[in-house]
Amino acid sequence: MANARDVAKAAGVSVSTVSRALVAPDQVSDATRRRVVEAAERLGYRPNPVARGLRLGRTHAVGLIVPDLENPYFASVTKGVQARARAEGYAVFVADSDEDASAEPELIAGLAARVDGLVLASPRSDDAVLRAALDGTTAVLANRELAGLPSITLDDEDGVNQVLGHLRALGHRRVAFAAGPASSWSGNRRLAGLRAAAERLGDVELVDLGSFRPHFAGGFAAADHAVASGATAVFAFNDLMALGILDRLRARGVRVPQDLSVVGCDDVAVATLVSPALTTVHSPLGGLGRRAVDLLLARLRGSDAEPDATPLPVELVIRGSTGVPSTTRKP
Amino acid sequence: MANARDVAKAAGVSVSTVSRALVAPDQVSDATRRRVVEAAERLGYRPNPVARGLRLGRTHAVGLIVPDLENPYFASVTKGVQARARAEGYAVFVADSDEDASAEPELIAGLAARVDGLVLASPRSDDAVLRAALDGTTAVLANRELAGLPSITLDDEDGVNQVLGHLRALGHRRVAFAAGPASSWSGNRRLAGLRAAAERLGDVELVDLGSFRPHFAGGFAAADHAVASGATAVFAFNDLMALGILDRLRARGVRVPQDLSVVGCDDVAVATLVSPALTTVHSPLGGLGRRAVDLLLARLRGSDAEPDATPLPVELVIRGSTGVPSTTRKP
DNA sequence: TGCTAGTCTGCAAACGATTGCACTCCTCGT
DNA sequence: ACGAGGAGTGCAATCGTTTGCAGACTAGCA
Repeated sequence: MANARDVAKAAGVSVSTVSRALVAPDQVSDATRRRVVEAAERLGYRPNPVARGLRLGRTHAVGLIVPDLENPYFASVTKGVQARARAEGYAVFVADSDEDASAEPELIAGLAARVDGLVLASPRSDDAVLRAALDGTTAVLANRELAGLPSITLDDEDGVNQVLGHLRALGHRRVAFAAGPASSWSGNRRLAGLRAAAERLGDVELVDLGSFRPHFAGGFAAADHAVASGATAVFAFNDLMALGILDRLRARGVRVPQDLSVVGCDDVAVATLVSPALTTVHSPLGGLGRRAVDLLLARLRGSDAEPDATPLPVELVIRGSTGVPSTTRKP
Repeated sequence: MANARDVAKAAGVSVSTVSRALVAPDQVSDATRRRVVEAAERLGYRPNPVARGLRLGRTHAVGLIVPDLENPYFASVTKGVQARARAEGYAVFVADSDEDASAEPELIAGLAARVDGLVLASPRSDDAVLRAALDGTTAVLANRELAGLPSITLDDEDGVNQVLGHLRALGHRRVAFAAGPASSWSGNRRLAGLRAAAERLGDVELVDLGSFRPHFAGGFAAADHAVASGATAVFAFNDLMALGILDRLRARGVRVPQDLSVVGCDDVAVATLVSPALTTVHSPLGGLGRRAVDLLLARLRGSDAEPDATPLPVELVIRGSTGVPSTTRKP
C-alpha cells in the first residue's frame, strides 16, 4: 500500500534516498538510513515488485509450464520448482497445458514478458515449434533435451537398463512396453533405450504395445494389450499407467506377478499403497524441479560456472509387482 | 521484444496511437488502425503486461496459496484455478506453504503487490493472523470461512451426514474419526458436524482419535488408534490418510471391511485403484478452484451480482471399504 | 465565407521504482 | 587559506504503457 513517496515524506528525505537506503545502505549516512528504515517499517513499506520489474527489466518471477498439474509427477516437479524459486526470492507462475502441445506456444508467449525465465517440464511440442516459441526468452527444459537449450533430465537410459536387467534376471524373456504420449521425449528415449538394451542382451524380446494416455485409463487399455501380447512382464511409461494396469489385471483375474509382472516409472507416493506394491523406477522429481531452477537462475545471473546438468540418477525399487514368471517354471 | 515505440515507428504514428489502435479501435481512423495492426502483427508486438500493470494498477494476475501441491486435493484445486483464470485472461502465481501456517502471511505479502487478487485454499492460519495478513488485499477463501471475506466451501455437513448415515445403516454403532491438522477449518467443521449428527442419531457413538498429518503416514498411525478404539468403522480426514489406514490394516491382518470399515474424504483418483476400493466423499475440487476464481474476479470487477457462493454439493461414493461389521453378526 | 462540431492524432503526465549526474558540504592536506 | 576529493543527497530520466487534454484538420451548416 505505502509507496516510496510516502516513506520519503515520513522520513523527510527524497524518494531516491529511500530507494538507496534500502538497496544500497552504504551510500547513505547512518542517521538518514535509520530514519528511512524506521519510517518504512512503520508504514509497512515494500517496494512494488511490478514497478521495480519495469525499471530493472527483471521481474524476479519465473514461469513453469507443465502438461498436467493433477499428474503427481508434475505435482512433485512443481513443488520442487516452487520451493527452490521461493528460497531464491522468486515468485512462480504456473501454467497447465492439459497435455495439449498446441497450447504451449501461447502459454509461453503469455508468460514470457512477465517472467525472467521459464521452466518447461516435459513439453510436448515439436522441436521446431518449441524452438520458435522460446525465441528471445530464457528457458530451461526439464525432462527434455533440445540442442542449444539448457536442460535437466533423468537418467532414463540407466533406468530402463535396470528394469530390463531385473526382469531378465527373474527369467522374463518377452517384455512389453506400454508407451505414453507419442510426443513425450522421455518416453521415446526410454523406448529407444529399451530396444538397445534388448538388442544387447540378445535373449530378451521387446514388444511395443503402442501409445496410451499417461493416466489410469491408459493403463486399463494397455493391460489388455499386454495380456494379448504373450509377454510375461509389462513396463509402463509411468506409475499411473502401471496402477491402471494392475487394476485391470485384477479385474480380469490375471495374477500379478505370477502371470504378469508389472513395472512402473517415477515412484509416485501411491505406488507403495496398492497390492501388490509396485516395482518402479524411483525418480527424484522434486530434485528435477529444483535443479531446473538452479540452472535457470545461473543463466539469468550469467554465472560463469554453469551448474551441474548431468542426468539425475534414478533407481529401480523392487516391490511385489514383479516376480518369477510362472511359465518359465512349467517345463 | 518489440515495444509500442517500435510499432509506432514502423507504422509512422505516435505511441499513443498504437495503444489506442489496439485497446480502443474506434478512436482511431480505419486507415491508421490497419497500419498499426499490420505493423504490430509483423513485429510480433504484445503489450508488456508489467508496464501495463504498473500504469493501470491491475496486473491481470491472481495468486493461489495452497498448503501442499503434492496433495492431490490441492493439485486438483490448483488445476481448476489455473484453468478458469487462464480462460479469463489471468496468469496464476502459485505458492506452497508446505502445511506451515506461519509461512502464509509472508507468502501473502510477497504476492499481494504482484496480483489483483488472491485465492487461499485451506489456509492454516488463525482467523486473526489471516485477517491481518489479508488487510488491504482482495482475497477469496476456498474451503474456509472467515467473516467479511468471500469464500467458497464444500458442503461438509451434508458429507458427514451421508457418511454417518451410511455407516449406521450398515450396523455400525461405534465410529472413529481420524482428524487432520488441528488448524484445518474444514476438518474441525467436519468433526463438529459428526458430533451433531451422532447426537441426533442417538445410537451412534463417535470416537475422536485425534489429529494426524494429512498424508499416508498419518493414516498408518491413525490405523492403530482406530483398531485400539474398538470402533467398527473409521472415517478419515482425507483419502490419503484413509489409504494409509488401509495399508496399515492390511499389514496388521485386519480385514476391511469385515473387521473395520474405512471411509475417506475427497475422492481423489487413486481411491478407486486400491483394494478394496475406498468408500469416500466425492468432492468437486476442480470446481472449487474454478468457483473461487469466479468469485474473485467478480469482486475485482465490482460486479453488482455476486456469483453463487453456496457450498458445493458433495456425494458419498460407496465402494468396497465399507460393509456390515462382523461384530454385529456375532450375537 | 466563416463558425461550429466532430474526428483524429500527438504531447505529456502519470504508475513506482532505480540510478547517472550534479550539487552541496566537509574534511584534509599542503 | 585554498583546492581537491569524498561523502551524502536530490533532480530528473528511465522502464513501457495508458489516457486527459489540446491542437489540427475536415466537414457541415448558415
